[in-house]
Amino acid sequence: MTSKQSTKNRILDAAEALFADRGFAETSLRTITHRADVNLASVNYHFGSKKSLIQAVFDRFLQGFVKGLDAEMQPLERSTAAPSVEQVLHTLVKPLMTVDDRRQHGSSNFMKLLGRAYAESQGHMRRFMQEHYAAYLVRFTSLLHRAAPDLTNNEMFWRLHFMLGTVIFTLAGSDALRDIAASDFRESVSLEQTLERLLPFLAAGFRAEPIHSLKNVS
Amino acid sequence: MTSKQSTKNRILDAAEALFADRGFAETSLRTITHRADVNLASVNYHFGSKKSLIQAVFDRFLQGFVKGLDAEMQPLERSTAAPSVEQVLHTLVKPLMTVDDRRQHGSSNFMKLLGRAYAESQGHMRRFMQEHYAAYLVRFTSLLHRAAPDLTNNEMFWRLHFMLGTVIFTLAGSDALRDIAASDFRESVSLEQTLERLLPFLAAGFRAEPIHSLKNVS
DNA sequence: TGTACATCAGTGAACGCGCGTTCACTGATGTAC
DNA sequence: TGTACATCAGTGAACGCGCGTTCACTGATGTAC
Repeated sequence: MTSKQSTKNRILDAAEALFADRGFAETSLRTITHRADVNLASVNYHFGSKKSLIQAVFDRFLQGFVKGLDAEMQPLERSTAAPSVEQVLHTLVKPLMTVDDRRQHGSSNFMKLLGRAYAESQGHMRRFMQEHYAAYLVRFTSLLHRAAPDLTNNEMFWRLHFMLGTVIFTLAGSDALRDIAASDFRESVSLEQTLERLLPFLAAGFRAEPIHSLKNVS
Repeated sequence: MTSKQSTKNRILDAAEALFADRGFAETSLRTITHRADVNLASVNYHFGSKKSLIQAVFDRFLQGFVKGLDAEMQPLERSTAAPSVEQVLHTLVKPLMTVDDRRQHGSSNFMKLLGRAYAESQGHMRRFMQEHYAAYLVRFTSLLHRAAPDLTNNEMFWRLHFMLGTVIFTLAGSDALRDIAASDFRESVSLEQTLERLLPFLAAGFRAEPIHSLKNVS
């Protein structure tokens, strides 16, 4: 009974770390099963294929994250007062920290996986996310809309993706950046501090005056 | 004579597009040589190995880019007056547009390659860039320092990477984003317009007031 | 309570396949005398 | 001008290797009568 569950989870744990570290194609099932100390064939027994394993790793991550995000967004959604941009962005902090608490480099791995999924050529990972998690993006977007009602839909769309890029890229590389920062500035940096550095940057960028020539397009 | 040069360049052209599209490991030499319509063995004849081909693709891109960047930075460096943040960021625009002019999706491919190089596990691509192109980053950073002398070195470091992430992520995915924007908002978007949207976002983020609790660290 | 059968997690070895690389070779062009 | 040799770009076929997947199998646990 104990080993029943743990084989499946040991595979997921090993795959998660290795995928984030090296990428999907660069990580072989032999490497994963060796790291997890399970039989090679058990991946196909439990998950059916490497592709399905990738999706399972992803799903486990996202489910944990959006559960936290949901809890953070609800109070803002229920309130009649419009939230501030900072408040909306702050809904991401706790869920990311929770992901980080549950395992080493959790948020970094999570963002690396997101980045890789984004960069994927076939895009079947993107489609999977679209289908299963689009509702959360819609809720987050409409909160941002209430926080900054003057921004056009178009400008909103772009700035949302600018912010997404900044967060994914920074957190994905945050291990390396924190090491460099620690040695150059003798400053030890926690995930929370990195997020606290990010938020003012994002909020100010999000609120920036669009340049005039583009303001009236569309 | 004509075919001498063109075999090598046809390989570089095909590899560049395929690497950006699918990644390094996911692209086989058979795919590259088929696309380039050259013999499989000619990659190893001209470049020695797949690894060297990757580096050659990279080098060709970066050399073109930094040549343009150098030309843009020089006037700002020669002037005794401090440049504005916008002026410094604007040095990137023309070099990126030139890269884009020279081939289809040039800047997008360039950013995808940069992103992939960044995400690489072994980091030998990062080391290569560090060795050959660090001087340009130093010059760019010191221009930013003159534009925003009040920012601490530490804060500077982080915001530089925030901006880097936003640019790389946005331009790498810009093909997809532009398609969505075009269909959702009936707006056709050029690279120049995307960069004009990015710059105010970046400049405002870069200038944002850091939150107090982190201001005095280090 | 005892027996027969079904289900399930896991295993070890082998499968065919696509990969990067190598090698002996060709044929065109350039160079020396 | 003619011949011998060197250099060079490119070729076709084969190499061994690691890959994801498959398959027949084991042994433990659960279920039916």
